[in-house]
Amino acid sequence: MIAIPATGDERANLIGRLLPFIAHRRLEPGDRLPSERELAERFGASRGAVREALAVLEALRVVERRPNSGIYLRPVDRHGSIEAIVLQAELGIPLTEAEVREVVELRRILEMQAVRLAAERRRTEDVQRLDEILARTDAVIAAAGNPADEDAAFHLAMVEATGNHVFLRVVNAFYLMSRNRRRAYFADGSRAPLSQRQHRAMRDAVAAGDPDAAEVAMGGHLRGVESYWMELLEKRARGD
Amino acid sequence: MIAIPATGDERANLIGRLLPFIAHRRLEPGDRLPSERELAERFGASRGAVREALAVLEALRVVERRPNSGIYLRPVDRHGSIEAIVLQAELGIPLTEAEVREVVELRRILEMQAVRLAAERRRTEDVQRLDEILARTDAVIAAAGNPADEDAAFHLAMVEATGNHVFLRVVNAFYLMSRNRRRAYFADGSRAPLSQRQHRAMRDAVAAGDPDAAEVAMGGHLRGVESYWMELLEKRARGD
DNA sequence: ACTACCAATTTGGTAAGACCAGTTCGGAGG
DNA sequence: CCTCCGAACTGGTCTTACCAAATTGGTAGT
Repeated sequence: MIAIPATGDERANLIGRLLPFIAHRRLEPGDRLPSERELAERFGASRGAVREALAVLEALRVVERRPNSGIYLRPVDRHGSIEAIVLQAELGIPLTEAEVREVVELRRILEMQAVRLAAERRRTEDVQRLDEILARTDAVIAAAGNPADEDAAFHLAMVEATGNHVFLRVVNAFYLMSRNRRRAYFADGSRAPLSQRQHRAMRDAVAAGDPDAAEVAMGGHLRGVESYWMELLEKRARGD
Repeated sequence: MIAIPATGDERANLIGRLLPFIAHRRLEPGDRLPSERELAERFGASRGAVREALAVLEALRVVERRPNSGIYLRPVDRHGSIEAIVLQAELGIPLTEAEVREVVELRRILEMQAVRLAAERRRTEDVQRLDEILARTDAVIAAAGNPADEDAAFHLAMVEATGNHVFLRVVNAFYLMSRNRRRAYFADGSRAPLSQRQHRAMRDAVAAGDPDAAEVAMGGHLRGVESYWMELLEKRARGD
């Protein structure tokens, strides 16, 4: 039995150690993981802690626990939960290149449709909220701060204006899983003003009740962000 | 202390009892839940079992656990995870009317865009998979079976043809949370043949690489299903 | 009356040990 | 070679215990 020692902070999050463990062993869907007792011993944790982590992984459809049999890996591509990606991002595990491409693409699709609905349904308080966030963002930019959170707030407020709370939940997941990347994006202070101008154009189109203009504005805005990430991925692929 | 007894199967799933408990007490976001020890006593379970359930609810952003302080309810509309709805559905907790409307609307939006991408990118094996599922569905219909799972498989195969695995994860969540409703829908055997004809039209449009025709076909197909659910909700509202 | 401080209580986090009821699997017996 | 049975293993659960940090309440000092 080779024990896997915990190095400092790692002790805190068993899931953050279990996921790489699974990936490192190249387990295929259907394969059985070591038993709870063995995992506990291997990670230097109690069975209770292991069970807690496994309960989360089961809820996120990464794993299946069969009573009196074992813990089995599920086919993640086909059945994995979107929240599993959120959890990974929060644990600091970087997304693969394919995942970044797919996340960025789907986010654009979702938000282009969201902004259409928003333009059709927005109420006065929705536009007010957008204006408040825009003003707050101006303040952050003026103070040379990082407006990543305000950026997220604006986009989420746009989705909220659709009146569809389920829509909001889905898009929120995407903003949670890309928080670190967005902070890095806005670390270059020159990007915020352009983003802010595009946000204002979207706000105006939505306030005017013009779905087509709103969709075009959102599409252009997100395609700009998208191309930035694609270039970054290519740089990384070249080994920069 | 009023103990909440477990009735039969309920003992098995603590989450399924915790969620109604939270809802019944009309807790507002930010409110503190009883301590782990009190919850354990109240539900007649051990602290370990309670902690396992709370770990899942925390991962699904329903709850926040602050060390040495307490367990707090999070604003679910704004931050709740989409998987929390999936979990509720699996536990047999029915969606609210608003949730059904929103889920149905968002599913249509997602799939109309998915089928566009599928028509642009489909590979030969994607069309083959669609054909296999259509044939399997024919067999089920001929045997007077319930083709709800084949229906889901077809729609998910459509999303898979986009090549975007994250897209597949998101749409899969919607099919997981509506499985029971779809089974009820197809319980009336007269619905399956029409659905199958529409599926074939979508398959042909995708195979032909025609995004517009595919989107129209999917839109019409899902709008038909949608109107069925809306009528059912109105019936329920009238007290049938 | 107000403030600063300290100690007891409460909280979530973790560990260790035990028992149960099914599953699994290998060896004994045919 | 097949069948059957029992021992070992596995997840599910409960109990007990201890820790460290946060909270709380009262007390002593101003």
